[in-house]
Amino acid sequence: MKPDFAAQFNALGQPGRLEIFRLLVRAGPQGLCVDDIKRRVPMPGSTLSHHLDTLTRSRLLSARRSSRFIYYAVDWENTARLIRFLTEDCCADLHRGLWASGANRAAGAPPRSMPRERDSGAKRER
Amino acid sequence: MKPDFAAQFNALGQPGRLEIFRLLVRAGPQGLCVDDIKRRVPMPGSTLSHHLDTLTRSRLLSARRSSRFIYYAVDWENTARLIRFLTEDCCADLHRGLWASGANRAAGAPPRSMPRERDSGAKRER
DNA sequence: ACGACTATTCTAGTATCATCGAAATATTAC
DNA sequence: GTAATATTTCGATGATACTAGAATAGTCGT
Repeated sequence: MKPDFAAQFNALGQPGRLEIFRLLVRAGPQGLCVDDIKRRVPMPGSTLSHHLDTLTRSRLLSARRSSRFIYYAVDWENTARLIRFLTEDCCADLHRGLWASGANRAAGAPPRSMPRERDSGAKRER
Repeated sequence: MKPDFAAQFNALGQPGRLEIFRLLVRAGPQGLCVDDIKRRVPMPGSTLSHHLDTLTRSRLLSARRSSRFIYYAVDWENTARLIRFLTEDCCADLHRGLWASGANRAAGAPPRSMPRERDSGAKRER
């Protein structure tokens, strides 16, 4: 049961879904039922359902039925795994010395010019 | 210059791009030029260029030109910010007691059944 | 200036995704 | 069983994303 990190990032990579996820993080282990979520993150039920499905299939959420309601809650285990994946792939290697002290940036040759304006958020009008 | 976390997750939410990002994490602050990346993550130049653009526009990478080569490297500042966003939205609140021991919010009734098989990775064939 | 090299942009085809109303399913209450 | 409530699934549409070959642009060596 290998987690698909790309799918998990992808699930969080949509504003609506990220908001839902954040809401459920704040909601705690009990989670919220769909109707409660819908009240807080207004969107049509079918749209919400699709987003919940995406988040659940990527295992960032889990669903639990309680009488008429279905409660969605953060799947802490897999969420923690995702965080670990991200931090260990970055911080860890960094602390391991690959990104050694001080010189974090610019070690190559002097910059000259750039693609177009790739590192700025600027629009491209030509 | 507010970072768009959803866009950053989205950038990592594609297998090819995630692989490129991980490669560059391992490459350290110096980064790698496009040709080196292409050699390690085989894909057509135009495809690679688009992925690098997506990652750069979301500010997970930065680009720096050195003579004929353009070196892409992890934008540590923004990457760290993303990690912090994820951890603080989850772990932090959790440790802060929101997810405190035991019940946090109105306990529901005993579970009965579920949507279809949303929390399992199972295929849906019908 | 020319040619080789590096990388991006153009253009286009295909595929996947987001959205949402309507219909269907599941559960409880009467 | 019927009604009421909660949520999902269907179906359709428009938008966006991925992919990649071909054309273009920046840089260096001669």
